[in-house]
Amino acid sequence: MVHIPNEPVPSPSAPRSVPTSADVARLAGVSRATVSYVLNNTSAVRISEPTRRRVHEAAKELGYVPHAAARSLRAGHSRMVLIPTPNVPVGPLYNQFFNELQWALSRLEYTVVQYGDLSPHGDEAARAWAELRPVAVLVPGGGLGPQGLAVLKRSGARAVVTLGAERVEGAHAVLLDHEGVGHSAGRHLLARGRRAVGVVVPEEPGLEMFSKPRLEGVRRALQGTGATVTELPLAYEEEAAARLAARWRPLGLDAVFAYNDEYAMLLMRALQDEGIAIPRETAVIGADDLMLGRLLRPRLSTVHIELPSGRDLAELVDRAVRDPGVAPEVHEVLGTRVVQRESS
Amino acid sequence: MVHIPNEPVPSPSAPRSVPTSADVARLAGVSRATVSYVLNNTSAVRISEPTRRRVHEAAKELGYVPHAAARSLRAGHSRMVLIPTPNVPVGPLYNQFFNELQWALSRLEYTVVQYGDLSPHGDEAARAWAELRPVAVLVPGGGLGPQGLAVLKRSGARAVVTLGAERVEGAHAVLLDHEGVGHSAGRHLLARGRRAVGVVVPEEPGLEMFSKPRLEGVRRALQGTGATVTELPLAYEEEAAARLAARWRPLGLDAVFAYNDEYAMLLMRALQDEGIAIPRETAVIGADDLMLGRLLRPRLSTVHIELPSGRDLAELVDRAVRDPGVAPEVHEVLGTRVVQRESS
DNA sequence: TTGAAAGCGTTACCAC
DNA sequence: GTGGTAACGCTTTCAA
Repeated sequence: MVHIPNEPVPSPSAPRSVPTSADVARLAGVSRATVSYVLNNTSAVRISEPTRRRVHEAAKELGYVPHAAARSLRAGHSRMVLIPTPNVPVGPLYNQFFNELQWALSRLEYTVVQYGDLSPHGDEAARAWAELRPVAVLVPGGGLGPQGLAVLKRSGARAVVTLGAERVEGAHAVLLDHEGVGHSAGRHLLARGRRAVGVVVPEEPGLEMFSKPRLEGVRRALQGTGATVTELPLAYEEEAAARLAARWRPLGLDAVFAYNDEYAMLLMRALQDEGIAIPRETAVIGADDLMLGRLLRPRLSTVHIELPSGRDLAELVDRAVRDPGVAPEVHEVLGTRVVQRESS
Repeated sequence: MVHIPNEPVPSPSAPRSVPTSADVARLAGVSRATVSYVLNNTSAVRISEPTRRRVHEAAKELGYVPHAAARSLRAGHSRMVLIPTPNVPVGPLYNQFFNELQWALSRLEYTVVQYGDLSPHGDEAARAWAELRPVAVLVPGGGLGPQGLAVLKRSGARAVVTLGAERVEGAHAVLLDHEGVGHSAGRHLLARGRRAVGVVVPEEPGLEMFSKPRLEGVRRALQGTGATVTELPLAYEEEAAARLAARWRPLGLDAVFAYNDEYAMLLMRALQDEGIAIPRETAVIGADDLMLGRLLRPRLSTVHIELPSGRDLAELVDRAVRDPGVAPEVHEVLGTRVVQRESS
């Protein structure tokens, strides 16, 4: 017996509900199967030209749009790549990288879902991510543990890529060597003959993940050289920078590595306003190589960070999705390179 | 008769496929319905404590995670808010706004999907968006026509909000008055006694949407005053700025409005390198009120743009979702305000 | 060439 | 209290 769904009688002017393939079939006078064949251009089945036309016309008339969730439910997989929003204030570098990545993934016909994090602990969050049954998950910033990874894999994720300082066994990893950034900066300042190096550490919460390794990198670079490292907490505000600058001379520093270019610009300006000569009295170097660093005078020296291109990462994801059996790749990135300009 | 799905015999060490509520039910020795009741804490039905425990244990043991798509297929609606990625290079202002918005929507338990645009024409793109059956769609940058709106509504979107210069009949709108930004800048320069105003127009493709109205705003402000407007195409590179600066004096301009602060900083630096006194010879004003504008000397004047807070917009979406019948709201935003510093 | 029907994972309704 | 079963919208195998 044909099953008749208890459809509500469509009153003529009621806002009719969203049309399904069954509606199209009805209007075209064919079966749902035929509709599917026609609209998906299934090559295994030949449908007569008049029928095709009728189906297309019916679909157009009703404004039919297939239901992606139903489709992937049936198919057993989706092409969704889930990327949790980092719950820390990210800089322009990350935003640019993310946009590039998203674009590249779109080109490969993935749908990118940026998932707004609320639960800070990755292993709980992973459950929420898994509910969406993404084919791949790209986790920035080390919020994933082995537990979380297991949940994701079990729920069908064919590729999990972490993007951060540490790797998780069993997942692909793009290792961001923040320690190396600090190390480059430290070595550079040392080579320029500096012996008392300040390191700006942002006070904004959530950035410790990046700022601590950068600080440690400087420490390592100066180890055993007799040069000193002084930690300098700084909020991203003009007033805070001015206060730090006001007590600068007593600190006895002859160089400063400022976490990134934005903090570097902020501090350098404050130092100049205080009458401190740069680089003569104090050398300044930032990181991230932002365009704007070139606009100050002296031009800001910086540690350029070689992020993987969005395209490369998208291709890594795609490879992993196509062949989930492949051994997890670990990409050491962040080729760091000092760009010496005039401030150091 | 109980239906027995033809499940593949699970070889002991094979990567077992993703567990479903049926698996949990089997392991716990109860029905799928009971599993659903227990895991969703359905209050209408009371389940014995031992049963609850067995279900929870089975779920944990299997690492069961519910399938969001199946759930929303069944429920007939999702809580997905779809936001297409603008296919133009967006500035830090938009990125910050987007992050805020995303965060606010998450708090209201919406899932934000940033959809990577490929088809430039909104009315076609709308079909792709509609496949995801989002409960709300937030379209930045005027890529939506009446056709597209109709498709979205028909496919069940309960709220459609455009974010741009023009509104679409029937959709909520947050109107960004770029023309007003230019107007403010123009009036300000006029009030400072300037008579020959240059307007920087980025050469980067895709920004015309913003730059043209800003230019027109300046034109309108100066109309009938005898002051002149000169359009100045400029790429976002130091060399381009230097070239423009090199031919500056012959242009005979005594002021320039530079699209936004980034272009303003770039140009101002190039002008200074050319020996042009700012603001004496040429006044400079930007827009967007970026922190970094305060770091140049002279400090950069700017047009501050009052974007709606992410929270406000999230609440607008939520209201519209809860009561789709409500008349579309039109929010005129962009209270523009000139922040005069030292460059004008 | 077309159609009937099974089934994806979930929840709501209605018997037991 | 608990369990069977239909139904969400779609694809696909098998039969006609």
